[in-house]
Amino acid sequence: MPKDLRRDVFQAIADPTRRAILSLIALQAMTPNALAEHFDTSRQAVSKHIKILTECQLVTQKLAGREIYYHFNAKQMKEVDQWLEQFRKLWEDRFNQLDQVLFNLKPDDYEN
Amino acid sequence: MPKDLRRDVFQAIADPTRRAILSLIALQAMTPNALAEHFDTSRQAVSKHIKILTECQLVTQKLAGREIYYHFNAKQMKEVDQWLEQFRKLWEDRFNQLDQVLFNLKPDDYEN
DNA sequence: TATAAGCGCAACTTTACAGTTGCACAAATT
DNA sequence: AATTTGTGCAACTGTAAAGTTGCGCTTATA
Repeated sequence: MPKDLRRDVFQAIADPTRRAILSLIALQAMTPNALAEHFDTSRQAVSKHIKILTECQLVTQKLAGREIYYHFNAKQMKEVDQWLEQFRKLWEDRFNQLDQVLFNLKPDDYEN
Repeated sequence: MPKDLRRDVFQAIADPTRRAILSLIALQAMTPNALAEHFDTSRQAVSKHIKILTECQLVTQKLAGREIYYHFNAKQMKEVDQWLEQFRKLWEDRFNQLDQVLFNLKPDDYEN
């Protein structure tokens, strides 16, 4: 139960549509209409996703006449990267652990 | 609107309690009761989180008598790491872009 | 100036989900 | 054998969230 509004990066990237939006605008800034064409949802639905992405500053806006171009802000993604840091050693060490298991099973192989 | 059950890693780590659970059991495997003592929620609530984490294989179980030890499986976290890959260049290039902006503002500084 | 295009916002619906309480069951403990 | 302990599961509640439709505002275009 979210006691307060969870507008953090982790919640933002939880939705697959939002992840796709980020991948798209990371390549090129786009308007909501252009974005909506890539999905099977309405423009308003895309705008809602954009709003959530904007609230955690993963996306910034740039007005051009009556069009609004949404830009990707990679900086905020660092938070996820930093959180992953504590686990990197673990999935890297998996090979070492496997190595150790193999050594315990038949250490002779390691003498060849 | 989730049309199907979204039991992927991204949805799993969206919840702050689940992220904390993962950080805890990454250091040491724990039972649900032991985990619940770290949070302001019931054991059953923790079990629900564990269930979600188990469904996307971020957590594995190991029975020891009537106790169940939950282990962290770092391998599944690679999916997040790989998704981040497409953005790493962008936040690294930010310094280059900033450099370009500064150059456009006052290129004289670059001649000193 | 009238009209079309591009947006955001508000209201509403449906579903997922985080939490609770209660209960049943198996394994230790007495 | 009775009791305590550790756990999962089911039922229920409240809230967030994803989607829709309709509307109004602003900016181009005819």
